[in-house]
Amino acid sequence: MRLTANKIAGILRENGYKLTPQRHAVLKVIAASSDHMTPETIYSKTREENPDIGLVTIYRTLDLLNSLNLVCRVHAPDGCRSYMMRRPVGHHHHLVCSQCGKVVDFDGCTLADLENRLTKETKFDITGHLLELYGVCPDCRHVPE
Amino acid sequence: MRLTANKIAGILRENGYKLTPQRHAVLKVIAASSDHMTPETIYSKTREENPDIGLVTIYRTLDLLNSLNLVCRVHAPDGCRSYMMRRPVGHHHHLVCSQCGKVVDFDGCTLADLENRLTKETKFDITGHLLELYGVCPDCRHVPE
DNA sequence: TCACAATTGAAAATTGTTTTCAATTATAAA
DNA sequence: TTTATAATTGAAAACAATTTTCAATTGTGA
Repeated sequence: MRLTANKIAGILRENGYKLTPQRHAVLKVIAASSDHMTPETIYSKTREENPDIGLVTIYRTLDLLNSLNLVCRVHAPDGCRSYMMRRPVGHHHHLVCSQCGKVVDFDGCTLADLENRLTKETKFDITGHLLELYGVCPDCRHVPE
Repeated sequence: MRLTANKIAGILRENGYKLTPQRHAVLKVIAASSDHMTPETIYSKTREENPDIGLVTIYRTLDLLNSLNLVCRVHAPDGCRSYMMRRPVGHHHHLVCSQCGKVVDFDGCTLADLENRLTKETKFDITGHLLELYGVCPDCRHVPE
């Protein structure tokens, strides 16, 4: 089940934030894409329909949405600050195409065993992890040049 | 088995790079720490003994050591560009203490099954992954304030 | 309608990183 | 040894990404 821009609008309000036209515009852009996008990309896409929005607002909106767990931050090998819609509600990870940027979500990450083992071995209190898989998607593989 | 600064010096030479005093100083700093460090931290630590080294040289040296797989790049939740000595030679990951930055290496990451499954499901050609675990180390846990 | 708080955009400031370039250093050839 | 050549360096400038500041605007509840 996916979060639509409208549902997110409600969540925003529930948390005491206003759904301004700017935020709505940013949400629409993120929701419309299946790829992860940098703040700069989100900025220029949003400006296509809302030419008056400022880059600062993009940054502020992304921080807000991220703090509410409404968008995901994607760590790509080149840049650590790309965003996309959080699609599954729960814990999940991304498989990112290195060529076109397409992202496939997956869950069932098998780290629980690993974390248990390491907790025993290291006495660390393990609080989280960062896992991203990289590869080349079928579309990009079939068009070599 | 760990790579010492001296062994790395040899590897550098084998690959056609000179072991300059500056590079040696950077290596010493990285080898002496069990934590990951940002370029800025490495810079100031190196300057304690080599006050004339420039920040540019730090960046260049880090790029070089990284391209030779002599240091690891650590992706922490706050910053994506920290470096530490590559200790195990092979494939491995990091368990990073969120409070003091200490890093424990581990291998035996159980991603092969996951990757096989996803290869079948998504037809992606999976080429790599980014995995870092975060937690609080025993030392930091025992000293609450 | 009024007052207040949240939000915005522009500009400036800050931070992190890379490029440029002339000077220095090391290495190999004569 | 000298000499030529290539690699390396540091300073400064350039560049890019992000954050801060602040006055103006907007929306909301009294």
